[in-house]
Amino acid sequence: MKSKLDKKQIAAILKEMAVLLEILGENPFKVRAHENAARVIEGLPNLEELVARDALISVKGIGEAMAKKVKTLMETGELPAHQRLLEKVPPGVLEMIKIPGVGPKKIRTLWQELNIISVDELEEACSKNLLAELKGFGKKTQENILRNIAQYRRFRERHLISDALQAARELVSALSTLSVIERCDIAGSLRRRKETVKDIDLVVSAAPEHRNDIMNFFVSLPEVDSITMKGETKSTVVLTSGISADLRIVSDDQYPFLLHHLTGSKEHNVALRQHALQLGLKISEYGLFKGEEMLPCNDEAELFQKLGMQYIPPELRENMGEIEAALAHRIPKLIELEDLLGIIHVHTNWSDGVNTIEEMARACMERGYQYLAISDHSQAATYANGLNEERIRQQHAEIDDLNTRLTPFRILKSIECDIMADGSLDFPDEILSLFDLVIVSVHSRFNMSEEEATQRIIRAMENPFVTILGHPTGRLLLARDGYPLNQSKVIEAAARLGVAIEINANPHRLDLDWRMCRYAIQKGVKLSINPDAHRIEGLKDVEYGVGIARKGWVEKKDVLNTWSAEEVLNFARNRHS
DNA sequence: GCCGTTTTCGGCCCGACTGTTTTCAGTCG
Repeated sequence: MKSKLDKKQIAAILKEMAVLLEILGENPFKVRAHENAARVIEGLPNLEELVARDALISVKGIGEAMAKKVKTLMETGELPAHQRLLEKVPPGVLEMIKIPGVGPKKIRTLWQELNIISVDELEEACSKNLLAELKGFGKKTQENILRNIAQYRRFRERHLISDALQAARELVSALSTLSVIERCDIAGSLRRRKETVKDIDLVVSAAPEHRNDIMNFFVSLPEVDSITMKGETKSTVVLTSGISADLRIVSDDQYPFLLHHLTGSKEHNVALRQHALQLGLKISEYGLFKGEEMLPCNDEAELFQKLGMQYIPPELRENMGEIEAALAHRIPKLIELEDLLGIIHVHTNWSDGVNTIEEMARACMERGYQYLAISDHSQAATYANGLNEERIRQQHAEIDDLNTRLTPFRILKSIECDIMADGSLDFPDEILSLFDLVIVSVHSRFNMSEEEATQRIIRAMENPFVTILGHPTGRLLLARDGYPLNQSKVIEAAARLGVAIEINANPHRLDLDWRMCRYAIQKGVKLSINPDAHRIEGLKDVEYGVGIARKGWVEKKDVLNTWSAEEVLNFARNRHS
């Protein structure tokens, strides 16, 4: 049975149902059940298979009713319960939930009392001073909504991790100049290394008498554009870059609890608190309590220890099995940036890169890497000045020459070879055999059906000269969805064929997605954390790739470029010898 | 709507800030 909807679409419908139920004033726990199910489904690598064997109900967070709904969605692409909810609420009402400060209760009042059913109407009503008269509303609420609508229109997007992390690090270093601050860290989804983030969360510890000074300092930093709210322990600002930043202050003995709380995820916190309750303990952002008594902890590690658990690295805190694993002391030792011995997938001025081969190689040497695989584009990528056979031979002569001069550093001959529409490759095997390793990627014809695109990629991987599948889904974060693809099937094929899969570390891609990384390593697929750099500065992007890998429970042993150059070469050769 | 080493019924995490209110509801994370 072919599913009519993919898991992302199914999750989106369940999330929408949660919002609709909330607006209609339904049981809040029913709302949460829908939100929870949506999140769980997004993270399942083998949804279709589970549904096919009626085993979805065995997944925690999915009950009888939800399993049935998902099955219906897969089979028919629609859900009567969803349709019924949509019929009860005018179409534009849903969009209003996206305005900060406007929640389901306010939406309901606006809709019932003033017949406001869209963001545009809401804006008009505010400017006509219609909200101020409404019970529970007032002049300030009206002004806030008006301002937030403008902000929503300007910055409706989320932010790339690269932009947010840089902004957050600048704020931390500015705050760190204050001697009254004892500890200061980035928290939130940024600390968990999510692929995109909504805002920046910062945590500070300081004595209560310094709180006001710190808040005043924070909201008047030069990168602050406007102040959303300012209290003694919590403030929110919007930076000139358009990213919002929250700052929270507590005393130092409460710091580990606040840091943990604000790191989230929300779902992780809920689950951890439930676990604490079973032990007769209570967790809040202010401490771990046994009755009235606070159990002090110096850092997060001690908090987990007191809960009888192993330390859970922030990247794993998504309530996707990490709590159970920590209780069983089965948290893996996750890969670290320092584990990478070499850089794979870099472009040079031979195709669409900026720097020369030598410049890229020397930059890698300075950063302590042992090898670099140059992977310029192949001839079909004319827009990127892709290499034909003659230029490949010239480039290889240059690499040979550089290798004699730069030894023991090693430059590997690689190519990012286009996968053609039918799954054939841009070069015949005689040319492919000239390379130390071959990356294959899709750069054209994104409009295929899922079945065609999946077959196209699997066929490409069947070529014995292929070493790595590059950016598997072709997605561009906040800009373009990937082509429709059965990622599970591609991963299973990679496992069978011994092809590695790239975690493209470019912050616009971060593809393979972390949720699928976990499935890939379970199947024994090797991953390669590649910067896809087009200039020297792009080399640092591997940091984001490592974050994504860690989110996918990836260990050093799972990653190709933690190996020596010789081991990588053997991996490539083993496929065609 | 989900869940269960006390439970198949009766719970479901916790607190700050804002604005509209004289004690709290709504929103957010």
